[in-house]
Amino acid sequence: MSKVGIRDVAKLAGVSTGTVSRVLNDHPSVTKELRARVTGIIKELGYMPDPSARSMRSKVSRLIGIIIPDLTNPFFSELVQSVEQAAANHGYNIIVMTSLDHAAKEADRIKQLTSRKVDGIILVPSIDFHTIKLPKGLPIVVIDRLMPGYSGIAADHRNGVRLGVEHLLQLGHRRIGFISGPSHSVPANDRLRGYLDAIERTGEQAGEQADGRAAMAGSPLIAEAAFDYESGRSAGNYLLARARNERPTAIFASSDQQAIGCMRAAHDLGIPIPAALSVMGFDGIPLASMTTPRLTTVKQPIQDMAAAAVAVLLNKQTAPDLDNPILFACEILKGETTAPPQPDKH
Amino acid sequence: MSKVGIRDVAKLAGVSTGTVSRVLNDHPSVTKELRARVTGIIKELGYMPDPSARSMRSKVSRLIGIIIPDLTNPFFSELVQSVEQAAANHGYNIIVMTSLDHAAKEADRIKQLTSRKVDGIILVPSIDFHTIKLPKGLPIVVIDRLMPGYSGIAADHRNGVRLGVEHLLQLGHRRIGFISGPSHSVPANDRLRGYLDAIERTGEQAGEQADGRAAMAGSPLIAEAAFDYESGRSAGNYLLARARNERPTAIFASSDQQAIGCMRAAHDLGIPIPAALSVMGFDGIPLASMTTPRLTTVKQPIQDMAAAAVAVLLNKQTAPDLDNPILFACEILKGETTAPPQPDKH
DNA sequence: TTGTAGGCGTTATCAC
DNA sequence: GTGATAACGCCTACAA
Repeated sequence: MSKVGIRDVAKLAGVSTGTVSRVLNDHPSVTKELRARVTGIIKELGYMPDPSARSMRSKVSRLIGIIIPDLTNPFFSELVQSVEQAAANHGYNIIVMTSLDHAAKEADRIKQLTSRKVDGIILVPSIDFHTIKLPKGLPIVVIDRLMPGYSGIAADHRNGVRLGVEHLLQLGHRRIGFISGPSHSVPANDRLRGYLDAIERTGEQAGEQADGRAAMAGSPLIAEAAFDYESGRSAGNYLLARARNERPTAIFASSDQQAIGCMRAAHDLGIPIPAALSVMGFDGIPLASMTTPRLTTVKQPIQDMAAAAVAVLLNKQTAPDLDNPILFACEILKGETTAPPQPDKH
Repeated sequence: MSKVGIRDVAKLAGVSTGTVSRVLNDHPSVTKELRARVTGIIKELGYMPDPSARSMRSKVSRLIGIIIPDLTNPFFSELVQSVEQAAANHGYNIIVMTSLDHAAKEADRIKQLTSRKVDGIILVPSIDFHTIKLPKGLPIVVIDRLMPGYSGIAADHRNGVRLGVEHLLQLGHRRIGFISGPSHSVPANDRLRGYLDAIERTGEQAGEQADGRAAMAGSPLIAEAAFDYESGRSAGNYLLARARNERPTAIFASSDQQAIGCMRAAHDLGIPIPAALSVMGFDGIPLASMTTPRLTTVKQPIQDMAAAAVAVLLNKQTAPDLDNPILFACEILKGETTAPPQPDKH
């Protein structure tokens, strides 16, 4: 009953196992009628090829592995979900693993996936990732946290942040604080650069070089923090704990979670948002629209990135150059946390 | 280099492939010394057994499938992460799939997992799940949304909610609103029952039968809603849009997301929390501690549930009776959204 | 175009 | 306790 194999199909269809196999694999050299008859029998018998046997012989598992630091992070969970959908569209399934940002664990997971003979790996490297040895032939695409030397896909953090900061500038803000990510994080640095881009550009235009220089010199307008909520909160406290006319009138955070933490800090300090302080985040996680007031943020096109990653792995799309990652444009998701600044009171 | 197989190990160790295999599988009948020598060679050669070949021969894939409705839901993403860890502890990997609460998709995913020869399936059934045919021998454990007829693992929603509502009662609340989940959802009904348990019990004790009866008769203190944020918000609006002395002084929501939506509704109505309204949620997702003020909630022991589910699948633990699911106790996570009620002004 | 047969890397069943 | 050897279920030259 449950033991229906390729030979049963062959026997019942009056053909050889070879023909059945060729039908299974869409080999072109099979008659229309034969193909029809065989597929009929297959359905009739409810035959399903054994993936293990198949994989062993053909070296194709129709499995792709994805390793992320932490599934609890909404950005990554949305990424995984998107990858699952994209993979399913191609008849692939995914093995999910979490590294918890632990390099050793990550290396181990990669080994496991390798020996599982997955057809490809999508990797969000852990913070202290250094390098991996992969059997050549196993495609790997690094996503979000780019690493030189690996095919990469990511949002265009730099331009995304620049866009966001420019939005604040256009509203009239001039003292714009920035909550940066960990300095050893690639995306964090890209985002910081985007901030500096915007500030400097404005400075040049307006002749107010001071702002740009101050920012670059590590002025008190920049606070480094981890990407999480609590870090955002204390960074917010740091940026806001000063006289009103020195305090930023707007803060751009490198992640939505930071931004939400920052909102809490402002709230605790009795600073109303957006009346006395504009706040923007980055990522566009669902959570961003659940805050009070709704967070204005820069959204990464996660689904597109996931689809691209899968396509690259399956050779449906040419892999990006090792040193030229595919970058996806971000867009501003307008919420209620941004408004023109209040004039300083002298 | 990359083609090191069991025969290479055997040759180099001066033993037969059979012995190597036995070492690999911790078969008791192998000398200590031999085992040591072989494991040494294995490490030296960096040999990793081919899971496909292994699975083909032994009918064990060391793979377990998990199907959830939506990975974007923080409860499920934490569940998946916990399952992944638990599985890894047993040398297992997981294939993750999302059904998007779509029964057809779900059925298809189950078929895929079956043909993948996973060693077990952990399933959170979709809302409109009806039944599945599984080749016997494939263990399946239903988690969270219990179904009669399947081995089940879940939090004790009913008692958990009762505990939470009792907390509100102890604070002095008497008009306690309840945001229920979808009426066709099993956990939703369990939670509702827990609410009724608490209300009725108090009514009996205090002789105020009215409360209990009112609640049971579908009084305006109960609002049905989906589990998400927006639904919680409109349910909150519904419950709060009435004269102050008729309005609930506390609201227990069936999910944290609902509770957060409800907080937003209260905020929009100018009702301060917890001064004029206490709010409690259910689930204990990380998000609950990120709100302002921090949400008081009832936490499900997700990790324990995940570990149990894996243990059951792997026969490390006896499966629960088909009609007696394993229930895990919940505990209250105290935040800042609950306080004694203000006295009514007459 | 279709049939035949060998072998993929392990595990399990025998003997020894 | 250990070694030889036959499957496991399928794909793929190669032959017809």
